[in-house]
Amino acid sequence: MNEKQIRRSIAILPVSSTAKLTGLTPRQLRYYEKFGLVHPCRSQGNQRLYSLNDIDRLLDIKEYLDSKMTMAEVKRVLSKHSYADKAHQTNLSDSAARKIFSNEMLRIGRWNTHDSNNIY
DNA sequence: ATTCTGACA
DNA sequence: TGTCAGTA
Repeated sequence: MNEKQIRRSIAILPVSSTAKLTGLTPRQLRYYEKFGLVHPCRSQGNQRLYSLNDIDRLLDIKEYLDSKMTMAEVKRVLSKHSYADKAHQTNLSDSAARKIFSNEMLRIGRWNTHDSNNIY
């Protein structure tokens, strides 16, 4: 892992900043975490701390949700890609992964146009 | 001042 | 999902 990736994985953003950057509400950020879509680090005071990779992931989650996917579907799609589930050192953010995300989103988006409740 | 968890007149 | 409560 190069320095750029390491820096991207450094978690320092509080919920307020993360909410501003993603367009999501703190309520949603906490809900998504409880559901297992994201795993932000915690400060010594138990405060959530998001990294740039988390922001990137959250933006993708937002897109998937907007395309009418359920959180369970989003979770399954995201689990196919690399992203440290429990720890926080291995994250993704390259163009290759983005391309896959984009295709998945369009494909499932089309599915939902025909069948709104089909598990991927 | 901010965030956290749990809960719902 | 919003929001209020009681903390840390």
